[in-house]
Amino acid sequence: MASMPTVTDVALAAGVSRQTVSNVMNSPGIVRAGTRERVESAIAELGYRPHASARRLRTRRSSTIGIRLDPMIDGISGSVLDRFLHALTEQADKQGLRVLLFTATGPEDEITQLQRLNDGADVDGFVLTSTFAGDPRTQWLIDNGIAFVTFGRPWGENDVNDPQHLWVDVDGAAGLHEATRAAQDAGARRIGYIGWPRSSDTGEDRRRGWREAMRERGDVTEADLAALEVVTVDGVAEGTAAMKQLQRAAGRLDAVLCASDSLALGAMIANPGRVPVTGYDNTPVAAAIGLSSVDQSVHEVAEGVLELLTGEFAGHVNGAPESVTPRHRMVTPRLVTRAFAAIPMEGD
Amino acid sequence: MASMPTVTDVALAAGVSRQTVSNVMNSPGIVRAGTRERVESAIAELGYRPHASARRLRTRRSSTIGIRLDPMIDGISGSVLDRFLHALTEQADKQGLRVLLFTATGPEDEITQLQRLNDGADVDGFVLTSTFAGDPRTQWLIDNGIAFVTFGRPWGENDVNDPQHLWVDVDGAAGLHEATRAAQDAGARRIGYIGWPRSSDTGEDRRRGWREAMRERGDVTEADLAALEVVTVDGVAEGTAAMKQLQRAAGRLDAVLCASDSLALGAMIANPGRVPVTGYDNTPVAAAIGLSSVDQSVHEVAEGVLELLTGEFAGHVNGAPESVTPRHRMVTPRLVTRAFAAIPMEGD
DNA sequence: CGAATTTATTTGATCGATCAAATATTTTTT
DNA sequence: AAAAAATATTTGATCGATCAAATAAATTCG
Repeated sequence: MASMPTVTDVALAAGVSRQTVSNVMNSPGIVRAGTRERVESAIAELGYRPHASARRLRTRRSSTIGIRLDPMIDGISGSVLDRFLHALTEQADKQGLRVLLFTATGPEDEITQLQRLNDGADVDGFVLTSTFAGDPRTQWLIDNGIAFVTFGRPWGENDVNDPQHLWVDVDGAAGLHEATRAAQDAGARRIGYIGWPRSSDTGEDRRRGWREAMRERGDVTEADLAALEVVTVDGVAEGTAAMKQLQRAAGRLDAVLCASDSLALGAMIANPGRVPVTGYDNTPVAAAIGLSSVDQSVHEVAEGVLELLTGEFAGHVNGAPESVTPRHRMVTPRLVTRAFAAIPMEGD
Repeated sequence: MASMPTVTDVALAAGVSRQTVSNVMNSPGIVRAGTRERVESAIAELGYRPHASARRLRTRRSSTIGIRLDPMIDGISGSVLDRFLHALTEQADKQGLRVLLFTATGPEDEITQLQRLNDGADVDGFVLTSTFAGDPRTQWLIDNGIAFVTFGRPWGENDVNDPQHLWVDVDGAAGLHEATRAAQDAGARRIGYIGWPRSSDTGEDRRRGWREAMRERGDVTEADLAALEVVTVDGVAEGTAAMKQLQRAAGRLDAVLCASDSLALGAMIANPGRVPVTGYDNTPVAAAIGLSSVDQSVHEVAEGVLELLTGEFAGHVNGAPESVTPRHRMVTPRLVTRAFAAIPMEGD
């Protein structure tokens, strides 16, 4: 194939100027209908495709968003970020945006990467995941005026309402509230909770949902609530241990909610009494085992992230007032209810 | 911050010409040491970063590889491609390459996307996954002289040795051969196999490994071999059904190998006799349940893919002889042995 | 030592698109 | 119908880097 045609080739073929061809592609509204059609058929005829890099050089825009791929978390829930990535790519595609991956060895290195991608005009903005309190990346991005949206709310005291920090998050409390309600509606009263250490903000959020739903129903005492809760780090074996502990401490158990599918899977293993267990993240494992689980609706998150991000792009270009768009979005997860397809049990 | 410095700024600061700055970055060998150092410190001083799009426009190279993200397979084994993606991104990063994602609704649409990305100089080449016999994408890429490497060998008759088709694949037969041997070495003689329909090339490959290892040991008859095999489509429930069928048909069973972790998980559920089950893909589920599994070593695959691909880039540039580099690479998977952490059993 | 080579460095042109400003065309107004 | 305003289209410059060819400097050679 001879080299790709350029705007000039198209202009020649259509009997107009380069700029008119450019206008047909970027602001069709200002080109007269007849001219536009002529140009459009020339484009089709020649099979013209704009050269992305040339356009970027001139416009200083890349139509690409960068996202860091974590150095492979080999856990069951690692797939949530992967699912988010899928959803993000699909949504981005619909808007003509591309997704560029990068990796980093740590926070400082990541900032280096962010800088490289931004300075090289490789990306227009970033999507950050796995944010944490006092995350240096967000501050750096804000300081440098680079567009970004985080999947995960900022956990610092006043950061949640920081107008410079756009974020989308899943309302874990609502998810556990719903799961608790579902169990209660099914007749359960003593509903246990296997959660993460108090240092985890995400964990606290989910725990709160359970506690509030339990309190609202008002049929368990504070002491009961304390006995119905076990704290552990994430993991399948940890879930099994926690389940045993819970059974000892709580006496009768009508249902158990867990902060993750890993814990839930572990809990199922030490569950001869067939107590209904609910996990969190709706991972493939939950689907395979037939475990109820709270689904984070990554599609909605991806949609929100892109809306905020493209809004930010627009703002940067037109200098539109900042107050027009909401600065964040909270997505409500939904409970996926499953009947046990199989109940794993501890050996012997 | 004032706008980014350019080569000209650096040149001015270092008291040299633009081109010399460019040379320091791209062919340091031809710049005298003293000059080079002067330029390097000017670069550091000004915090200069090359503008990727400008470079691409001129060089017609993007240092970016494209890969399609499948529209979310919600199965347990979908994660293999995700793990490969992680590995690929990490490896690519080491070589200064970026990974660009895209999606497509089907083969024709994917070809459109490939064309768009290629014509727009967005990518230098592609990595294809999930190839199948008579895949239109590979032919199109070959016809258009676009660099690509597939993860997965071409399954057509003569395609495997097609010098235009670079590929990396995992030797599924070797993986099952090893798994079979491991079971035999542990004393098992009647080793069942739950596989996929014969129409699956990948499935046939794995099945062959099992059959050959069984035949080599020579302690089961052909009739036994037939009785020890069950064919089914992939899935957890399907695995459970297949396991039951196998137990009925085979009589005594010392071990069971499966074509996937999904099947293996299913088999475990209908496994009151605690027969050792081995899966394939070493997914997080296998790790969580404590299931032996054949690991595809995505890192090695990613490494091989990039070596072939960058070799291809070089070939395209220098017109180097094609015979220098091997045209494909077969990666040998390794068996990950685990003791059952938990044995799922069918409810009642 | 001066000519012939080799090695370093610089200059002008270019990649393909869009911006900004100038010119041409059409429409509206008086 | 001429002047003013609005709309279309074109032209020249530019984004930032690298290529190709020209020049300058250092090295080797006779």
